Amino acid sequence: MDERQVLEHYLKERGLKMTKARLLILEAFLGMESHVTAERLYEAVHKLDDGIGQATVFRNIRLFTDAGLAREACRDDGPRQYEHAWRHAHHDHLSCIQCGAVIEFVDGAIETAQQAVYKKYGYVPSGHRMELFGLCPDCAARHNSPQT
Amino acid sequence: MDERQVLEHYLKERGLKMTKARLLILEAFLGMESHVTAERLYEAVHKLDDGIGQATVFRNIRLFTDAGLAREACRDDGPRQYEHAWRHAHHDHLSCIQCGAVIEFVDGAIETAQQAVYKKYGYVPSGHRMELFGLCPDCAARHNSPQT
DNA sequence: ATTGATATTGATAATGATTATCAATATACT
DNA sequence: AGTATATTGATAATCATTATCAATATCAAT
Repeated sequence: MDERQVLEHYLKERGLKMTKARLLILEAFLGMESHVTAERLYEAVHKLDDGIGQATVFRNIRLFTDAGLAREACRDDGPRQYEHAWRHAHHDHLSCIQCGAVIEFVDGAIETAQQAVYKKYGYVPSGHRMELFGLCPDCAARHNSPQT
Repeated sequence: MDERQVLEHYLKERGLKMTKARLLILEAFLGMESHVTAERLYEAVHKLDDGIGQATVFRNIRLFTDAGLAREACRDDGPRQYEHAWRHAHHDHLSCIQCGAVIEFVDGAIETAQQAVYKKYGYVPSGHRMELFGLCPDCAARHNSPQT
């Protein structure tokens, strides 16, 4: 089942309709790297069809999120960011506070420890969000041996 | 060194000034529980002195953050939330997606595992943010045995 | 294919949170 | 006290997002 089929299934299930705009936005989204803002997605869509409005992009990326095709990425501030969610496993983020580089990782020990926390407090897990901040190797090197 | 002294030191260090409003906002902030929005802080301040404007509260809670007295709490959406940071150790959050209850916790295993991730990618740690989502015991019980 | 009920769209206004602007005032050195 | 300047309150501006609404597109049933 590919993304388009997932969407069609989701739409049919609740009496919603497939449209040209909707499909175009989906394809644009799938063609972009992860961590896309609605604004950047709009720009990409606009290049393919300049008749599509901004509100429609906002509406649909949100719909994709409900349909399980997109997921809101952790953001410190600024506009909401979306990443691909269909057949893209859960992962956490490691971001450089200097240059903004982002590494996606999955760590078994962390996942295990999180389950233990859930159990300790009697919570039923439904998801989590984690972002580590730091200096990437390049920025750290530049930081320790400045040109001065 | 109490919070007020920390602030005074921070201000002097950079040629800033202590003011009546600033001190009042600090005291109001310290008197409130953690996870305060600027709006709620403004309401509290307004009760003590209705001459203090909203912008001033926004400006100062931000200043407190820079001074190390406050810290932005993880928020999923909505207005920014602040928590006490002076002599309040780092912790992570476990939130109920149903009722919004928040548990603050520190887990050694998670902290250790995070250090390992930093090392693996050669990053220099500077901080992190983690929020676990789930159903709290009460909500989970209600969920599993509905009144129906 | 035509119809009809209704979901969707684009344009734009509205919202909510936060920041910028600016003249008047308060503060802290001397 | 005098003076330079940081701060303030009021308000306008901004940014991301959502709501409104009349016109249009979609889809299931004919």
